[in-house]
Amino acid sequence: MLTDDLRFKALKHVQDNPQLTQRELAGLLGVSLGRTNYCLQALIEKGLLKAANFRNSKNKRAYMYKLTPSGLREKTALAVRFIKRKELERQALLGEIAELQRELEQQPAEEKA
Amino acid sequence: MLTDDLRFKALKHVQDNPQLTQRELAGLLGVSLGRTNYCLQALIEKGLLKAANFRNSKNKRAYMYKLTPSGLREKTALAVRFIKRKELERQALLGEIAELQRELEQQPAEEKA
DNA sequence: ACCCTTCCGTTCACTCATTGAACAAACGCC
DNA sequence: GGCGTTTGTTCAATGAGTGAACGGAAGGGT
Repeated sequence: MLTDDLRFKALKHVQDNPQLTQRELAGLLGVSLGRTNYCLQALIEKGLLKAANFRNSKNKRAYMYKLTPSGLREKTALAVRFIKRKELERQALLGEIAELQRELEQQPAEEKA
Repeated sequence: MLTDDLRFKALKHVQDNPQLTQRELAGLLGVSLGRTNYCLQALIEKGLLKAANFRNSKNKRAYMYKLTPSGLREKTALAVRFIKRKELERQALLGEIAELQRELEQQPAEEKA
């Protein structure tokens, strides 16, 4: 489904290490090989990544996935959105925790089975 | 799939308002009617909920879903687990935010297209 | 040069959770 | 009793996700 989260992590890992294979990346992303492949192709089609031949000029199987300038901008934009979203999540989380603790105190112990 | 999260929310909402219909509960849970039904039946089978006839003693379609004592204990236990899990999530989130901000500062602006 | 192994990206048939339209039961109302 | 409404229940269809299998290409050994 190519969520924002997956997109961001993919861009980030590729930037950190362009020589990652799809299998390695799949491991880092925590998704399957098939989905990783689909994700990379989508990013390439959008122009956010470019697949360069790794060693020489011939058709080779091992690629280097490099961020394009537009890919770098996209990653930065995603990061900004993430900070905002994560902050909101954190707020919600704190609220939930407070509510849970309130509930726990209301029902101190139900000893009997 | 009946995740912990769904279980907890279901128990919570049912406790707050036992007269909820499955459709209303589905709306609160953010999942489909079918899944809500599946979830409720699973909770009933586990003895965490009991479906009481709403008004009179005859077979009626509208139920009241009440927490059993064991359901109350389960909900409390889930709450405890949630507090721990959510705290960990919060820590991870803070870490991520810090990392994202570091990245943003590293790449102040890519103006050119 | 040749073969064989290994590693890569790519594909696609399968699985399985999820959905929501359709159905049946049971009520209130007239 | 009849009708419309509301409820729980079912299940065919959908769609995302998986990972085994494939073919291409490099490397190593002889």
